[in-house]
Amino acid sequence: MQRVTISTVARHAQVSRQTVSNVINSPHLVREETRKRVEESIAALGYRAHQAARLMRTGRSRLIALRIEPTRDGINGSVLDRFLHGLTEAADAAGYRVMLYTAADDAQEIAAFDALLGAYDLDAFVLTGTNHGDPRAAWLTARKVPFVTFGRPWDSPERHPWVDVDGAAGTAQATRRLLDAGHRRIGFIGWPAGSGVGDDRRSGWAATVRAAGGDPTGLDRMTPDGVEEGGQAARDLLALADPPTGLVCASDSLAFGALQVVRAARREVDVIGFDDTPVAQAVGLTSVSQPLGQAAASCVDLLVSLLDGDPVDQPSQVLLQPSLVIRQTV
Amino acid sequence: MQRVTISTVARHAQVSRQTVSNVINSPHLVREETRKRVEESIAALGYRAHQAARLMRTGRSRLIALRIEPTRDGINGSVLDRFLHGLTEAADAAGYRVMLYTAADDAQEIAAFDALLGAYDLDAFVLTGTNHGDPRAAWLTARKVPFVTFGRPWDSPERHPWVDVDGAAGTAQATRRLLDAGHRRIGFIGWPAGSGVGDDRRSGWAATVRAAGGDPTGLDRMTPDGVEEGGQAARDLLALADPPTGLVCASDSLAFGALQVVRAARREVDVIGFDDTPVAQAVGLTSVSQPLGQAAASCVDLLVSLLDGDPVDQPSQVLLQPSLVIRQTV
DNA sequence: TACCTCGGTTTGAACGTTCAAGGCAGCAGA
DNA sequence: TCTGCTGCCTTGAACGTTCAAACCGAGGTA
Repeated sequence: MQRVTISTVARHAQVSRQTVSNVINSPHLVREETRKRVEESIAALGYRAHQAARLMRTGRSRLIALRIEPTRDGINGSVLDRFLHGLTEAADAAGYRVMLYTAADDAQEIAAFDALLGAYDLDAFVLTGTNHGDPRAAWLTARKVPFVTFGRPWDSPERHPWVDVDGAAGTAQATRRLLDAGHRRIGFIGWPAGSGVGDDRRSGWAATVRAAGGDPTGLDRMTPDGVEEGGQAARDLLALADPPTGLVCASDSLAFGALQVVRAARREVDVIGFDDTPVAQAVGLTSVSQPLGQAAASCVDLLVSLLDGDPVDQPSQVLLQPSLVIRQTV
Repeated sequence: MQRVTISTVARHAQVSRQTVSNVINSPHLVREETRKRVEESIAALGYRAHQAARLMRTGRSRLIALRIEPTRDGINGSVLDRFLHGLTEAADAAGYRVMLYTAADDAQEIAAFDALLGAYDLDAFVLTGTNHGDPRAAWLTARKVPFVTFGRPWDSPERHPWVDVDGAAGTAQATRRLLDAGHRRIGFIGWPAGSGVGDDRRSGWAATVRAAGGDPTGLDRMTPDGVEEGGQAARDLLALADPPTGLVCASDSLAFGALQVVRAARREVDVIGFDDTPVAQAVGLTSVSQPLGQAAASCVDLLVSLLDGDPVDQPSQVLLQPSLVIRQTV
């Protein structure tokens, strides 16, 4: 079965190669009547443009790449996966394809950039999460390779397009929900200070407590992520003289740990998690849900405008609002 | 920054294009001394073969595609994701890249095949799960497009390479574990008959119970997947005159539902799940774990031998053994 | 001497597409 | 009538690679 090329179509429609190409890429250059004839031939023959050949001429591959993490913290890992799915769909719709790569650290990831650009002429990268003073962003910027990050560059002054979810707004919503349910003392279990995401989530809780006339001091705990850790922090808070009756957590892992402790102690404490993971769904934990599909779509939007659009030089940023998924815990 | 092409290298090493190409693809044709000189030039200039150009000549893209599901059952979804990660790593190591696509049903997936083959000249596909009389496998076979399925073709006589995990062996292991723990009446909660995977898992339990001199009759329940459903089935089994004291389940969703019912009823019943999902990890549920990394690696192995190897015509099959991850429930 | 073989190398063409340049009517303005 | 413009279309070249064929010198054989 021979490949149907642009020349096959050209012969069939009795025009030149270039006219067929124009029908596809710049239809306004072609007379209405000719255009129709060519379009019919394309449909009749089932012609599809060959991306590799197109790439050779134009230097554009219509391919974007995303790193897929080598290690997973089982409970929170699904967040990236949902994002990945959204990205594939949005890219599909915009005529792009998603290619995957792995890397164990930043240096390896930069090597992967190099390899992918060299071998496949990738159009753009999507980075998930940015570390402090991220070398990847710097490398890509230096080479003028388009990219978007999912996650704000918390401390670097690097200006590049990003998409993120407003974590503070999420914990604020969760806190308000607890306030509305009648709780007056609301605690927070989060990560050690210094991670942009973690600090952001803590700030939403603290601000909301204060806005309601309360005092958050002493009602939060800092611990690495994990079910055990969340449980320990909860035990600690429940042992206070005037313990909290509601808990907002920075992750579902922490929240799940806390929930188990609360239930085991038969205390009337409501717990809210973050990320709406499968675990939250399974145990009926109320949780803050990130609009990952939307986030992915926004990433694609930004990339497409970067790639296809006019060279607008100020980078664009998108901050999305999370929503609270109410389950049994509140 | 100009691209380093094979001609750049050729000039630098004072040889012709073709010699450089030979150094890369057929080193045995080149004199030792020349080879070294060219290799040094390649390293010095940081040359990387351009896949698109290579593809145009050879018709081989070194790209494999995998579908990423549009919908997820939250609790079991992570299985595919772990497979995906393993696939990307294994493909990377073999010099291939993984490209993603989405499709809502078989017809759409076939359209996606067509589009991907037309536009990017994909080398091969990896299909996850095969339905009864799968039209996708037939389509690919008819067009002689190489592919591997992760999951056996349960009823179709279609002969194609596949990789699968021995589900019956998994439930057999789980059942034996319960027997060893002293249980004599062991129940099973699984899916309605007719799904190859589900029937396979049930058979492992039934055979092991019989082998131990027991009688499985009446001790299993069939229900669609889900936490609620698993709980209902468990309640049902516990209400028997002579109820089981151990439960093997076809999925972690079912197992988790059953576990909650058991705990709420304060019964001494051990539960074992299937798939070792994040939920099982979080709640400490013993579960049968599929070697997904290995499965992915096997898929890549089969594809590579299909693509690069001699045309061996008997299709290869790989059946991997799962392992039991012991947690608190037994 | 003439011819063949063989290892090592080069040369031209081709893959399918788009860019850049040009051709050819038809029409308007001088 | 000539010139220039405009709309529509075609032609040649190029992207970076590999295939197929040719070349070239050294050595072996008749």
